[in-house]
Amino acid sequence: MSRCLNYPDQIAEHTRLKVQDAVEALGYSPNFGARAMAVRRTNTIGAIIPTMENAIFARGLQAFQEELRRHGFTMLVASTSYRPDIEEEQIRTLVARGADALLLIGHERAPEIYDFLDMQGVPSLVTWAFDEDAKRPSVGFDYAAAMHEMATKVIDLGHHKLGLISAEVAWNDRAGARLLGLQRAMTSLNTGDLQVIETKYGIEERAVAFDLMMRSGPRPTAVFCGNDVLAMGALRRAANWESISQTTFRQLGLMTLNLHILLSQP
Amino acid sequence: MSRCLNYPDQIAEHTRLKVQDAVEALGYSPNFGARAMAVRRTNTIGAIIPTMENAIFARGLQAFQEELRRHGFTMLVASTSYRPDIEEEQIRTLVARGADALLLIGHERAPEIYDFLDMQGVPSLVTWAFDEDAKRPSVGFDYAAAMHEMATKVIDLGHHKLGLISAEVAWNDRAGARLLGLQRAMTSLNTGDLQVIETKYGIEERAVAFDLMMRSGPRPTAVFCGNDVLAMGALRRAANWESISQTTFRQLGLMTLNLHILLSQP
DNA sequence: TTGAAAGCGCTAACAG
DNA sequence: CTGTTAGCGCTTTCAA
Repeated sequence: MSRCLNYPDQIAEHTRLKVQDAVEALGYSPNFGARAMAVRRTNTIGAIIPTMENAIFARGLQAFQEELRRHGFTMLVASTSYRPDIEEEQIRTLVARGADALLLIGHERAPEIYDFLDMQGVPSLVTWAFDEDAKRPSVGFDYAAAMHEMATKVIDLGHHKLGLISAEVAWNDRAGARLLGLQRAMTSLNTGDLQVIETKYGIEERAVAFDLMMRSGPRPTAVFCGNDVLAMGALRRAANWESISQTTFRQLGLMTLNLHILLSQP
Repeated sequence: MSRCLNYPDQIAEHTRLKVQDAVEALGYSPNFGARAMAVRRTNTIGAIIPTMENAIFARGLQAFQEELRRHGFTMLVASTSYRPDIEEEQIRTLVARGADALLLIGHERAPEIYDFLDMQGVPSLVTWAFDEDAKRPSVGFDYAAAMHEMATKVIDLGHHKLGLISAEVAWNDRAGARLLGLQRAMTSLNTGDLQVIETKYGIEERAVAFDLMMRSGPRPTAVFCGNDVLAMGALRRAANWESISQTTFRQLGLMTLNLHILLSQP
């Protein structure tokens, strides 16, 4: 029977048909776990992302999945809500489930986790982050450079009081790199006034972040947001602040892919 | 060893420690497949959605997953790109992987699939759709009623030339119900002019749909969109049509949760 | 409290 | 080409 399903060409016509009939009649479905155990391989790649609520991850996974499918692989997803402890748990879970390899977001995690993966012989690919020097392969962007370039441009426009609404930086090298790029630009251009607000991803937290920034300390004339999700949260809240020009705002409403928000004249 | 990990209290202290040490030293990780095979149960629920690109599904799954986790269950996700054949494949895959139950989107699928699930003894829950009469449990909304109510309101505002940008209706009971609700409202209010455009979910297709609607036939004064993703696509394109008032448009830009787009005065 | 062994569903190797 | 069997890693009896 096993041969019949896996190497149908090595089987005599009539035997194959007999088996096929039985399969249909019995509603047979192969048991993946048993197969995996026998061949010691699952053709499965595990992917662990912070959250599916950020479309950037959801879309990335969708594409990854389709590509894997094309090559006969299956993707297993898990999400961590940006919590390192949950991530570790998910990694262990996926390895236990026999993932042949793992897709991970960002480089930053406890070394024991990498040791664990090494012992288990499970290869991993880091994405949404790139580091030449890392021991593992990675593919991603240079967030620090991107942020540096953007900040330079904004500062050149005359903005000196800047704000950054960022995801929590701890264990998030993307957020860290963006902050770094911004700080570097400010240093090299001798601009000193930066207000950083770290926020969680909840609806409420995101909304509050913008108000907080506008209310506390010297009000920035330009606010950067670490990503689209944060930007949308800030945008919605910005609508309540009359100092923000309608035109600018309307344009921004369309630029959902934009990473920064300009507020008023410097 | 098995006992040690599963019923540690039935084990003598020193034996347990010995095992624990070995676990650490060897970097042991339990094999999920083997366990599942032995206990004939995976504590895993499979979830199959059309696409993760629609945030409504992604967010729903995120919540579902967190709740499952809380109860010691794991979620396995798969997506179908709205293709019935892929959905069937994914269902079989998840069943093969030993999913204890399945979460499915919408009721509409080939009866053989339900037969298959019955034979395998895999229970399923249908969501994003509700049907009292269905043999399976389901939880969802009454799209037809919602669309009916909305359409009635819009028609009352004086709009008679209506448009609907919809996902492909085949095998998608949500899209079907929305169309039905719209048609019913029009019938009962004696309004006859409806132009329907079905579109795929690709970026390009979505953008084209709106232009197509504006160019062909009697131009509608109100366009409904089946969901947020379609609405955003239409909105972006609508920006190019000058007949659309800026004010309306700006408001709409903010109402990303809105299901319909009003265009011009009726 | 521990050791031993059967068996979960499958594949691969070997013999016929 | 087909039948048979060992063994994948685990749990669960059953004995000791």
